[in-house]
Amino acid sequence: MTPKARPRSEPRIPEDDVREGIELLFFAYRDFTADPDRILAPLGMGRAHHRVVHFVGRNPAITVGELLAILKITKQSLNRVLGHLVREGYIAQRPGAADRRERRLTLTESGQSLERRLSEPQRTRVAAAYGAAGRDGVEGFRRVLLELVNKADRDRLVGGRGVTAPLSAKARLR
Amino acid sequence: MTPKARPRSEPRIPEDDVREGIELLFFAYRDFTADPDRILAPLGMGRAHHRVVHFVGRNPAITVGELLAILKITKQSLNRVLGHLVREGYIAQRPGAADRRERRLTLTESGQSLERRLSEPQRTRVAAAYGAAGRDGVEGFRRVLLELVNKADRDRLVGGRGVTAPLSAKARLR
DNA sequence: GCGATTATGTCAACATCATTGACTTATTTC
DNA sequence: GAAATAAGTCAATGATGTTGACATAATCGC
Repeated sequence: MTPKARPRSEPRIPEDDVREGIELLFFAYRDFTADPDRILAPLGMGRAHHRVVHFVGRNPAITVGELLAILKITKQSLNRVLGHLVREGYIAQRPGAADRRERRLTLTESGQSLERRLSEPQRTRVAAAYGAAGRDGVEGFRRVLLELVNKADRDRLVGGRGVTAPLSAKARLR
Repeated sequence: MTPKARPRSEPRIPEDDVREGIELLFFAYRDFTADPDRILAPLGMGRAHHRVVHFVGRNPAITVGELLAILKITKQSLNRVLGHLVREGYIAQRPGAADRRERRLTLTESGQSLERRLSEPQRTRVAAAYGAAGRDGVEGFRRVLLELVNKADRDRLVGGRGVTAPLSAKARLR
């Protein structure tokens, strides 16, 4: 019932400002994903493939289960694209050293090259935006986005350089 | 060939920082859309319906063509969800006053109420993030996101209070 | 006024990405 | 050795998007 207390120093945020933020997110995401989508299409792949390639690239030797937790999709859905990527030679599977039930995933050479091709327009775009916004702007961007993410994954993101990198090492220790 | 010139004052952005931004965007968007998705599902609707409801709500009397330009989908795809929303009484259509070929779209009462239900969790989330990031943080967030959006729509966004609002009035005058 | 253009809608076929539910196999854990 | 876990698979279904072709009504240009 009682609305959340709010320190006097932080004025209430006007609804229109919040709605603007919502749209900003929509448009940015729409345009941000459009470039890689165009690269993927002629290869008979889509956004789902991109996500898998990206997260395997950033988390070498990630397990299928960890990937599922990141993507928040079902394993049937993941397996369609993952199977495709494995068959086409972009991703290699190897049984885990400690637990041989696991199939640890890694990008092959051609997977790495695909990853770079896909992320290139995104890196360009983000780099330009970061440059235009300046150091403080980027800090604000990171802070807001991080708060938008559910707590569970927030920890991963702040973890360290590799962003999701700490996950593969730590997740199973909890 | 020649890499873009970059003022000495703005150091080159490390690739890992850029990649972190990419992931931030992925996770934020994933969690940001999850709440409304959960509300929509039992109503037999999805994200596409949400987008239509949102943009019609923010741009009363928008035309179908303008909506298509914002969403960047085909009219066949739009018509499936739009038809659904009209049949269910969430959106009303009225011929344009000046041009009777147009079917101007408006939220009905129940459409407005649906819009509020859907945006409520998003508003809460964004308001919390804005609060946590502070005034400067929000400014940075806006600047970066705006730069990520393609130029074409950037103008709309900065336009004014209604974000996309200026569009319906101005777009056709160019 | 008449032909061209524009705004919108519709039929049909198909691709992608997601879901639920049930079941299998291999391996590890207790 | 039984139970739990990691991964994969078969099958059906739904939401969202696409291309292509065509239809209707209203407006525009001359």
